[in-house]
Amino acid sequence: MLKIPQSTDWREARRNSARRAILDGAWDAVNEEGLAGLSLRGLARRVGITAPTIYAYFDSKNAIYDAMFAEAATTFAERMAEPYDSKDAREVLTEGVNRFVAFCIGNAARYQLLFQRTLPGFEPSAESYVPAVVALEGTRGRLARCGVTAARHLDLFTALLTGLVDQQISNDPGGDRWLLLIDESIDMFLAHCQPTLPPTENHQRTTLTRGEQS
Amino acid sequence: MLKIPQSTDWREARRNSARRAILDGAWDAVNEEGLAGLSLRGLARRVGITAPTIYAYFDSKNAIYDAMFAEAATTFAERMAEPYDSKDAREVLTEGVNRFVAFCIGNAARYQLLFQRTLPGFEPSAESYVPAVVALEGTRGRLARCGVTAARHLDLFTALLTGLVDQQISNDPGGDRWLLLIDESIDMFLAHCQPTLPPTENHQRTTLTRGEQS
DNA sequence: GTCTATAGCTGGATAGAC
DNA sequence: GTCTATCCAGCTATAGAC
Repeated sequence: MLKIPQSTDWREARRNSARRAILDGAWDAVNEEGLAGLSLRGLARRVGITAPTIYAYFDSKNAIYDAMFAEAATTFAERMAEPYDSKDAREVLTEGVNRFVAFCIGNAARYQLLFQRTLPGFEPSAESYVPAVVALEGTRGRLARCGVTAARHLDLFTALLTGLVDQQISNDPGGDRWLLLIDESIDMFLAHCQPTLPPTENHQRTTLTRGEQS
Repeated sequence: MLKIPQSTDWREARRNSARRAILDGAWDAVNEEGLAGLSLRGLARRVGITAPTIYAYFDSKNAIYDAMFAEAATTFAERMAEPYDSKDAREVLTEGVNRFVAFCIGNAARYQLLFQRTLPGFEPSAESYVPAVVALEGTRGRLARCGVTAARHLDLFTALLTGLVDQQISNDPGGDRWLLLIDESIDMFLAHCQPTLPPTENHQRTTLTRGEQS
């Protein structure tokens, strides 16, 4: 009964479990000591092993960073791709923004690693970057459903969201000073990008018929 | 004829000149190797002295960072406070934004040091921080002249600008992809924050009586 | 796979001659 | 003030016993 592949699975499971523990420790470490402050000795101590053992699971320190980057990008893409509660284009857009912001402020070091390239000497591998591109495509789609299709408006949107997140993390960590501006920011953005929407009842308003706050 | 104070001036001039050279080298270093990558040995080599000599001018590595922070904040405040070409409130606001963005993208490491607190274990001294607060007050004043006085709108404005700068630096360094969105961003922002401006000629329009583009 | 031991290097900071 | 010499701590990474 297929003993060898089973044994292989055990080994791989154990191996993945150990990698998992190291990565978890790495996330804890960078959140406590800063992204650039990660050290293999400290990481090993945190996980309960010795530094050389880490090399049984990762080729180098940058390999750990790359694994963290890939994990962050994948998690980000998955979370953004989960089913949305509403079918209304604007509500979906808002939900996406809230997910993005929650993802970013939930882990400042992860945000720094994924979106601000600030690590000296580290570049993520190309494959690690793919999920982030996929997620951006999702944002493009949600904007398009709101009638916003210009490429520069996608750029403007990302800048707006990034700015809110950045100010929140930098100047009010743990608070909500800029988080409270999210809805208003979306109002402002859509009012600008879809200015000629509903003078007559014609197109594009399939799902925009309730609420209408203000 | 006051020989002693003159001599003192000489000494101080020489001393300041040496400090200046070290700081210039430090700026070059962080722009080439990253803000966190500054090392005293490399800095000394760059300046043409030895590492211990640096301690004749700065107490520690963090003292260098603090001097850089203070210099950045002062330069920023000075540049924002220079006379503005126009007297039109909106044009002044735009000019301020352009100065801010130019200041930020002109030196990415300086932007990182001044506006994103990402250096592990470094906190700027309180006095170093004063000029940045003064500059923010200037922004508040320029916004007020455009009729935007709500505190949360100042926060929204800073988030918008920070986002543009951040995206530009992170995703298109040396380019202008997000810089081209500045004017449109201001349009969007003002359209949102001063929506009920001129239905009747009544209040709040003290300095807003020419131009009126759109 | 995990350990001890250690190589090899670089970092910040200090001592003391000149 | 500037140097040489040095201390001490930290780092990544490797060698080799078990």
